[in-house]
Amino acid sequence: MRIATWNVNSIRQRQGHVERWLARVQPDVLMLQELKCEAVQYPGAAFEALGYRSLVVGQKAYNGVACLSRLPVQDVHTALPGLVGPDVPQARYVEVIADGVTLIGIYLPNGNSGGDAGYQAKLDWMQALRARAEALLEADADFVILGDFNVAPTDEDYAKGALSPADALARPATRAQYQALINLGLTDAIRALHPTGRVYTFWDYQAAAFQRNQGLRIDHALMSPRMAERLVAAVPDRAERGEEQPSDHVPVVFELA
DNA sequence: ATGTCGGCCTTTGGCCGA
Repeated sequence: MRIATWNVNSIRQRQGHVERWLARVQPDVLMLQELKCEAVQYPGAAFEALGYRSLVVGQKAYNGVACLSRLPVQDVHTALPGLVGPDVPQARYVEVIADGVTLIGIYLPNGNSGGDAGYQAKLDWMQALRARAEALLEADADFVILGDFNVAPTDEDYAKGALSPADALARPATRAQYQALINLGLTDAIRALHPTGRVYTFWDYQAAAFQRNQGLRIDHALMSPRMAERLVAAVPDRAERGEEQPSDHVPVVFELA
């Protein structure tokens, strides 16, 4: 099974990139983030022509996630169970079962806007995600949570100067929540196969960040124990950042035996 | 050196979010 995640920073701007990438890489399932449009504006027919059905959770201007699959999917959720409060309508979560595996695509709140309340909403979201993971573990489900976590888990996960230590992507409370997810028994797929070193998935558009490799590792896959045993590859597709008019994130591909 | 994008409205430029 080949699964992938990609924050495309507007699907309308990146439709051609996604079409070319699907044809080349042919994942079974691709989770997209930051569609930045409502479902009615989503170019689903173009992806269907390539063999991919889309499950779209859209929102005007902001957020928006989709699950593209060439496998049949069932038991769909389009919101994070258990989340309450003003952010519930935000389009940040899609969950399906494909080939017996629960696949969860997320666009976790950035947390740098909206002041203290905005940051707290990020932590609350992470808490609700952990509760969902606990419920799936309790049910002995096989699952993978993948997407744009907006978390740089350690100091090795961003280039010097690419983030302020006070940034919501790297604050101690953010990292503690991420570690609490790991501590449930989940495996950070990239670090399982690449335990040290610079493995980035995002480079800012500003200040020639890609050319200087001033990147971040913020797009992740967390795998339940049996899925982690099947893991054979976890690779950010850096070449995509060098394309014309790229997203600021690259696709990340995970291979399961 | 607050330097780039994308989307939206306040709409041909400014604002927010990232």
